[in-house]
Amino acid sequence: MSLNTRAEVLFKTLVQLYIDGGQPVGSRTLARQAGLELSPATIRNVMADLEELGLVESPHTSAGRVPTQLGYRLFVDSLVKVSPLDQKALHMIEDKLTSKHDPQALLASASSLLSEFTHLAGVVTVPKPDHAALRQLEFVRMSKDRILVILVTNEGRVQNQIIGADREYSDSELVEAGNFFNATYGGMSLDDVRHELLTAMERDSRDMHRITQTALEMARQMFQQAEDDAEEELVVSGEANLLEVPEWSDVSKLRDLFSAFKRKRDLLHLLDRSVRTSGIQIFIGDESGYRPLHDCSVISAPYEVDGSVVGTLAVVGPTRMSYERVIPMVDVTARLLSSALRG
Amino acid sequence: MSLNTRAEVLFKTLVQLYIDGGQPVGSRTLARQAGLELSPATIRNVMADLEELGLVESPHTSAGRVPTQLGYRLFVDSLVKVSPLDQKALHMIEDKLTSKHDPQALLASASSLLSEFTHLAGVVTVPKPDHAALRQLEFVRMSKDRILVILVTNEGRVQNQIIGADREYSDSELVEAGNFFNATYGGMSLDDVRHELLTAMERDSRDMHRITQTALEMARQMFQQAEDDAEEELVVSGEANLLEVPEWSDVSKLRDLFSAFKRKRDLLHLLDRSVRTSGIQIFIGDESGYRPLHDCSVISAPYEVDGSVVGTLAVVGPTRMSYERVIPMVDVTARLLSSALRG
DNA sequence: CTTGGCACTCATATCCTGAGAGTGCCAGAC
DNA sequence: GTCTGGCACTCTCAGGATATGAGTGCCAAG
Repeated sequence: MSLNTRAEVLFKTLVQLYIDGGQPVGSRTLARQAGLELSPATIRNVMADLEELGLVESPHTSAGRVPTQLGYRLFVDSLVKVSPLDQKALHMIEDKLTSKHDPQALLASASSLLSEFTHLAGVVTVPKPDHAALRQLEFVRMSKDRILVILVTNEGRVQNQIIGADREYSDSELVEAGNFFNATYGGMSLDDVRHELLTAMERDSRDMHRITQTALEMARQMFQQAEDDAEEELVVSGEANLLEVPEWSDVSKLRDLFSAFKRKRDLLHLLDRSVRTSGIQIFIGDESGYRPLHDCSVISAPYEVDGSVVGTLAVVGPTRMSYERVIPMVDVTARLLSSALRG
Repeated sequence: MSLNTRAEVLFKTLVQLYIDGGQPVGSRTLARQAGLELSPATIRNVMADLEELGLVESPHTSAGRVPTQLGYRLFVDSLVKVSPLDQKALHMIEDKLTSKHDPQALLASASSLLSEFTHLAGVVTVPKPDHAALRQLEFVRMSKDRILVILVTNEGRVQNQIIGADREYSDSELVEAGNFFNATYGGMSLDDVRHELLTAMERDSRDMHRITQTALEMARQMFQQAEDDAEEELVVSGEANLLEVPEWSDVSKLRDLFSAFKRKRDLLHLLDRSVRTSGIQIFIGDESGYRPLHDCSVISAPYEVDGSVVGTLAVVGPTRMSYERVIPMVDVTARLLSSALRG
C-alpha cells in the first residue's frame, strides 16, 4: 500500500477536505485545493488508483470521493499531523483539573472537558477501587437500626453505604469498632480486606470479642453491598453533542448509540482493552467490533495514578471527526488528569 | 365551558385515541369508537363546537382533530381517570427503593424508575442540605498537605471534600479538631453552622485554642468549597427515551430539549414552584413558561422527609403522553420515595 | 336534532423532467 | 510515458404536475 508522494498529498487533502466539509470531494475541488498544478483529469486517474487500493470510495457514480475506513486508518497512522493544543485551552483544562481534589469529581470534570472541547461525547472509566488501600473505615449511627459506614481509600476516594443493624449500638461501641477495624486492616488493599473478612468470618466467631464481631459483621455487609452495586464504572458526558452530527440527523442511528452508552458494558469492554496498551489508541468504525459503533471512531488514552495505569478516557464521535484536533485533546487530558490524580 | 355529556364523551375518546395513535382523529373513526350511535356527520357538528371552544383544532383542512393545550388541560382536570398502578410494577418500585438506604442513591433510583416505566425522561431535584442538621464532621489526613473532610448530615447524606492544609497535622490533632467541632456544632443546621463559622472567624482568633482554630479554619474551607460547587441539584435520567417520541423525529427540537436538560436552571426553577404545592402538578405545553418545553408536559410531585417537603420529582415528555399511566406512576414514586427516605 | 350526500380542500405519494455534478475513458499533446 | 481537454454517461436532487385519499363544511330532507 505504498503511495507515491503525489497520491499521498492528494489523499491527505481529500481526507482533510472531507472532514471539514462533510461533502464528497470531486476531482475539480481537489485540483484547486491540493496545491499541485494538476488538471482534474489527472486527479481522476489518481483517484481511480486510490479507489482500487480501497482508500476511497464514492457514494454513487457522480459524487466525488469519500475516505473509507481503511483510508481513515492510513490517515491517522501516517498522514495526520497533530498540532499541539493551543495555550488557552491548555490552561483552561489545567485550571479545571487542579481546582478539584476529589478523584470522583476529577473524572467527571475530565469527561466534561473532553466533550466540551471536542463537541463530541466524552467517556471516562472509573477505576475499580479494589487495588486501592484502605485508609479508614468509620461507623456512624443514623437511627436505631441504621448505621452509616464510610470507607476512605488512600487515594481519597470516599464510599458510603447505609446498612441495617441487628440491634442498637451506642456511639462509643461504634467508635471502638471502627478503631479496631482500622488498626487491623488499615493499609491493606480493598481486595485483601474483602478476602480477609471472609476467612475471618469463617473462623469460629465465638471466641472473638464482641466489638470485633460487630466490626467484622458490619464491614462485611458494607463490602457485600458495594459489590452488588457493581458501581457505575463509566462517566459519560456530552452525549447530546452527538445530536449535532449532520450525518446522524436520522434519529434511529442516534437511538442505537444512546442505548449503547446506557448499557455501558460493551463500551467498558472496549476501553478496558486500551488500558493495557500505553498511549493513544484509535478505533475507527468497525474496528471497535461493536455494532452501534459502526460509524463511530473512538479515541482513547489510559491515565495513571502513581505510575500505574488505572483507567481510560476517550472521545466518541463519527468517523468523520477532526482527528487532528481530537487526538491532542485526548492526549493532554489524559496526562493532566494523571498528574491531577497524583496530586 | 360546560359540555353536555355527549360532547364530553366524544372529546374524551378523541383525546384517548389521539394519545394512543398519534394521528389526528376524524369523525368517522370517532363515530365507530365512541360507543354512541351517531353518524359521522353528527360528530362533525359536535367537533365544530369543540373547535369553537378551543378544545380541539385541525392541523389542516382535511386532517381530523387534535386536542389543543386547553383541551389537554380539561382532559387531565376532569376527564382522565387514573387507574391505580398494577401490582407488579408497584412491587418492583418498592423493591428498588427499599434495597438502598443511601439517600443520593435513592434519588437516582427514583429518577431511573420514572424514566423506565414511563418511557419518558425522569427528573428528581436534590434537596439542598442547608436545612439538614450536622451529625458529624471528620478530618482525615490524606497526605502532607491535603486533608479530607467528611460531612455527615442527620439524613445520612455524606459530602466529602479534599482541602489543602497550611501545615502538616498529626492524626491526633485531626481527631481532636473533629471532636471539638462536633461537640460545638453537632445537631445544628448546616445553614446555621455556616453562619456561626463566619462570625466565629471574625472574633479575635488569638485567644482561641490552637485546635479550635484549626478546626474552624478547615471547616470554613469545606463549607466554602461546597458552596462553590453549586452541586448538581437535578438528577435526570432516560433523556434518551425522548428520541423515541415520533413527533420529535426532527433532531433540532431534541437539541433544544437536551440542552435545556443540561442547563438545568429553568427546569429546576419550574420544579421549585411545585415544591410549594402539595400533590401532583401538571404543566402542559406553554404553561411551564419555558420555550424549550413548548410542546412538552411536565408531571411533578413533591416528596418529603419526616413530614416536610424537601424536593420534587417529575416526568418530562411530549404533551401527547399517556397521562392516565404517567400520573399514578409519578404519584406512587413520590410516595414510596418519601417513605424510603424516612427509613 | 340527526343524517346522507356532495363539493371542496389539503397533504401525500408518485412520476417525470431538467439541471448539475462528477466520473471514465479516449485521443492527442508534450 | 505522462498529462490534459473533451465528451458521453450516470446518478442525485429539486421542482412541477398529477392523482389519490382522507376528512371537512354545509345543505336539504327525514
